[in-house]
Amino acid sequence: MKGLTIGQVAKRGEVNIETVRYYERQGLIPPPPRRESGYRAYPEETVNRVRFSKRAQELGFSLKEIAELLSLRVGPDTVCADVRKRAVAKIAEIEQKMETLERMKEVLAGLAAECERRGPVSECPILEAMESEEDVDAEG
Amino acid sequence: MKGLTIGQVAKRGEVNIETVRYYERQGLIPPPPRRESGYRAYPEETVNRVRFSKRAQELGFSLKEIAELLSLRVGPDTVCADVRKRAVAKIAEIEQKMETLERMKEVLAGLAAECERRGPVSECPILEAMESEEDVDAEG
DNA sequence: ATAAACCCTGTACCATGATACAGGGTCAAG
DNA sequence: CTTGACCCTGTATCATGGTACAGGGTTTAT
Repeated sequence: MKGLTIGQVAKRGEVNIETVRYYERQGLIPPPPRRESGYRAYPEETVNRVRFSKRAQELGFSLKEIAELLSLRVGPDTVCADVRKRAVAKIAEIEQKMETLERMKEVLAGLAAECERRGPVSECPILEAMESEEDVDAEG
Repeated sequence: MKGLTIGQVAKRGEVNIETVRYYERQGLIPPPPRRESGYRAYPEETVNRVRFSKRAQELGFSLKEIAELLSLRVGPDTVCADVRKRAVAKIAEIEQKMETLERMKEVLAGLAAECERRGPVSECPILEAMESEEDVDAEG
């Protein structure tokens, strides 16, 4: 067979068929070649694009951002310096996200542990712990 | 003054006034006490709830999940063991997210660095690098 | 005591990310 | 050579997370 059908891509990527077509429209996956019949014939790679997209989405990236990530490479229209710039910007964003996640994790771990020992009854433990670690610049 | 107005909360939380009311409807912030006039009078804490909500959202948590995080505590209706269980589950989710972010970050860093040196022209560097590090269980 | 700025409820509308048909053609097995 | 599973395009619908009034009352500074 010369390529995967949309159904196979959907199944392996664990998304709906309609979602695959939707991703194509949104530029997340390139329009695949067609068979005589008009059926899409996808390369294996497409499955990974779909999976990557799903993961990235769970990390709060929009489809537009994901499309950009997937197309981030040096090519005829994109010069190296530009790619580098965008990569570096994304790295900063990612680090920001990771820091916040790290704090959330610590807070949750503390909550679970503390609970074990004595059972805290703070109004909102998560918030109190998160606040204490961040620079609260609340000016009136 | 006995509490913040909705406008003050919105401004400090860097969201729209309508969003504050929306968050209230969605259970992210508790219905505040009212003044004689019916005006909402928020405690300072609300601003932090709003900010936390915004951050968590950027990490891919839904408003529903955020509401749960914010209410994660031992209380009259919630027993310690349950809180612990939920906290532990969230921690696992968070770790998963962090791992994916870490991989994305490494890939982007590699891309930026490589680009500096020789200019790679792989079709989709991000994907290729991400795939090589993950267990691709693609069965037909 | 009056105008600007603000808040109330309620409902309508918007963008994003899908998901669901309708109406019709294609493929694969018996 | 038909029947069920699959694919096509196009359009409608949905859930989530807001945003925007309309119509009306409140606060505050002058």
